[in-house]
Amino acid sequence: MLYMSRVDIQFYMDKYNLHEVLPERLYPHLSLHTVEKGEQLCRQGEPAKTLYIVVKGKAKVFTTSVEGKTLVLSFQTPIELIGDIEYIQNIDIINTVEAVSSVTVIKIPYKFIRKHCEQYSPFLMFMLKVITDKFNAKSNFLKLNVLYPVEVRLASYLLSHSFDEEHSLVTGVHSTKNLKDTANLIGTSYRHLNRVIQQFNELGLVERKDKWIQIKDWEGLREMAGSSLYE
Amino acid sequence: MLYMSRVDIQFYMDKYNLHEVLPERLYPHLSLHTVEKGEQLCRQGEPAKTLYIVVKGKAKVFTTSVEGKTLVLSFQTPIELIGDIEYIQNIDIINTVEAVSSVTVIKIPYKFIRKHCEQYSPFLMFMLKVITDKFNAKSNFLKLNVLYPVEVRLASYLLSHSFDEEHSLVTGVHSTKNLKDTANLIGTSYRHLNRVIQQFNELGLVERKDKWIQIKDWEGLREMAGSSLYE
DNA sequence: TTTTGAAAAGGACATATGTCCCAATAATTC
DNA sequence: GAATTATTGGGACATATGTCCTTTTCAAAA
Repeated sequence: MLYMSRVDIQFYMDKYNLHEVLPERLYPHLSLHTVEKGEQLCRQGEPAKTLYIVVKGKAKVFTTSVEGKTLVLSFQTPIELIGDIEYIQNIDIINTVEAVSSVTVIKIPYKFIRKHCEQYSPFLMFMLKVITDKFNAKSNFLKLNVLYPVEVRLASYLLSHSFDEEHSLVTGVHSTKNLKDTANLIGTSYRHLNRVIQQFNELGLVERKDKWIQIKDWEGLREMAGSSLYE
Repeated sequence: MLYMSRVDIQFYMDKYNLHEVLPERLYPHLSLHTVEKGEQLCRQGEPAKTLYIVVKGKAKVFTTSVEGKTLVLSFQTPIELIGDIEYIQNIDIINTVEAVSSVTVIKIPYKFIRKHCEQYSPFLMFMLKVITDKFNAKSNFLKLNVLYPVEVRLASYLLSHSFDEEHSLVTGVHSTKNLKDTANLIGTSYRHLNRVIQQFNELGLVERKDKWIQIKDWEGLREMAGSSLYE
């Protein structure tokens, strides 16, 4: 985890209006860090000591069962919190968070939050908003995963992730680079995911090209996903 | 929904220390209501206008897919909130909540919360605690449902629900009265649930008696559930 | 270019789970 | 009590999904 210049904190605080939610007394205790792709920000089971605010990049949140199975719960992008639930509940870290791209975070040790924020409504409202947002996402996710077959989940996933993530452009192309993550996110096996992709191919919904999945029939996918969408 | 005497509000506020989290200015706008078994407190999709604090009884939270499938998300007992997420996010009601037994709630219209609570840290902290608690429960629930087969889910469910709910005594007996709810909670079909119960029977883990499932082998069930437990 | 090894895709089969329907039982009405 | 209707459990079969392992592809090293 690389330490970064103090002036950059200002940049991100401006960008995301964090001045409105963090009390000034907290400023001296903020620090900005970058973790490289593949590095972990925190690990399931370890004691929690710090709140992170994700201000740049993309991180993968996942949990591992004792048997070694992995479930990807979400991808985090700005502005999201890591360690918020643990802070409120006073518990060990629930999920492992790993940088998918290079990720920049503002780091705030719990002890300063305890001291400066527990009486500060704007901060508490901010937490409430971010957490209820997560809650909602998790609700949808749960509903989708339990109530619908892999086909629907995959269609839904493709629709919400098939755009150029750097530029937020809809391109209808989805990298197969991390197909295993995808499998773990929609809660199925890599093998089965492949099977369903093949099915979609035969139905003319998508086409496999080199390292990419090209969407051929948006309408068809939307129909298959029904009203259920990730995110 | 039956309106109840004002003096009773005091009783529940004392019982659950609500004086510590609700500002006094809010007191005139609280009211106490009881809904009978089977009645619904709110319905998925309708506009949200009120926060409820469950102070007595048991309510079932569930969602219904467009195809008509039902997923039971949780059972709520005191002290829990209904309409909290909707309040913060400003959205329509997400899930339907139905009284399983007679349920008593304190009702607070959103407009008064907006007026009297958004600046009041104890209330916000209270919300945060209740919501993160729910969040955690949902996390476990999701993990369990996606990562483990029905056997494990059922074992886990039996372990956490097989006690005399009125008196919190472990009796090792579980009513089959609402086996359909159980199926919807652990995310499987009624048919398959029956099949697995039969399996458990053959393994000597449980025994079916009249309207009840009698647990025969706690240790065996615990082994089957592994480290995964509902709640 | 050939060789070698890892990663990705797919075949074959086993298992878990869902759907549909019928039989048995219990609850209700007449 | 008999007749009727709901509720419950289970059989038969279809489908979805997982596991294991082989084949293929691709890329790095020689």
